[in-house]
Amino acid sequence: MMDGHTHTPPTVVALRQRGRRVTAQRAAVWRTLTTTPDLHLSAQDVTERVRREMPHVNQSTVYRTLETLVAEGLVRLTDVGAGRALFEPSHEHRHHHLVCESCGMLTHAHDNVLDGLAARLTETHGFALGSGEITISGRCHSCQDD
Amino acid sequence: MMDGHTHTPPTVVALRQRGRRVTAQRAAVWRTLTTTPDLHLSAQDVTERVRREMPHVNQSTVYRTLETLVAEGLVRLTDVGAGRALFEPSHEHRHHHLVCESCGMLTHAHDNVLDGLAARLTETHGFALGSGEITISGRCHSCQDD
DNA sequence: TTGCGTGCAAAGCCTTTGCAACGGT
DNA sequence: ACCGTTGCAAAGGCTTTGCACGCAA
Repeated sequence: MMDGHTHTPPTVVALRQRGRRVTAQRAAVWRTLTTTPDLHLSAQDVTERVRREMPHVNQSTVYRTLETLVAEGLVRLTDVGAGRALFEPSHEHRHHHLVCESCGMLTHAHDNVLDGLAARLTETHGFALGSGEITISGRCHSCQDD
Repeated sequence: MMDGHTHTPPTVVALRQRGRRVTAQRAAVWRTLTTTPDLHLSAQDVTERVRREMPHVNQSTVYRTLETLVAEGLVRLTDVGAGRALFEPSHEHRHHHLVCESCGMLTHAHDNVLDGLAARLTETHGFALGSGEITISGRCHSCQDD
């Protein structure tokens, strides 16, 4: 196949530039995360989905791949507590997470809900929010009256 | 021992009122949490400390005791992510937690740093912060320049 | 060809659970 | 004496690791 016009995907470039290899498994993990960007997948979720296309892919490969993608800054890892670590492609816009402590539902919240929190934290505690996202637990709309 | 003047500790009262028994193990766990209130102990930390006084206390007893104390509202459980679940006596004033993503250090932040966050969340997402505390991860003062 | 990545299996870590004995009330 | 609690041991769920083979570059 002559394809001199093909644009190499940025992800592939990013990996190769750091001397990392682009394998079918890594591609599948990346595809899984990017085709369902707002699904908040756990490592096990990713494994399950990857296996629909490639049934033989090993669990530990998925863990190692996610670790690699996080290390390369391509994927963002959010720990929402209760042992739930969720992965999202990091090209998503900056947002925060609202976790319902009753039903576990997860929602994105726009950055502006924080309204100056970062500044106040720096002032009072010398603590830098940086580019990090924060996770807020509480009760979602439908669990308000339990 | 005649001790008609002795005040039964509130904790004991709280437990007995609900038909729960006050055992040496529960007392030791409670003592451990209250004598080092700002230490943010994990279940394993508590076990270790309890065993300094009572070496034979079982790990699962500590887990069950902490669960009980949380259920009775005497202890507050805070999940700061990365598999760290921390216990504090709940008579402490309301505060939030700042976790350094570099060194793991944990700091308390006064409630007022949030400054209206609860209201904004309710307005925009129908999400109730309730009495819950929130955990904020970022970089502490000493890890600012890594 | 080189050595990074994968699969497999085993181990690790924290936490939960079943069951018989123990001990608060 | 009753029944909530404990200790012990085993299992559970998720994640990590060691090692030999396989494959991207």
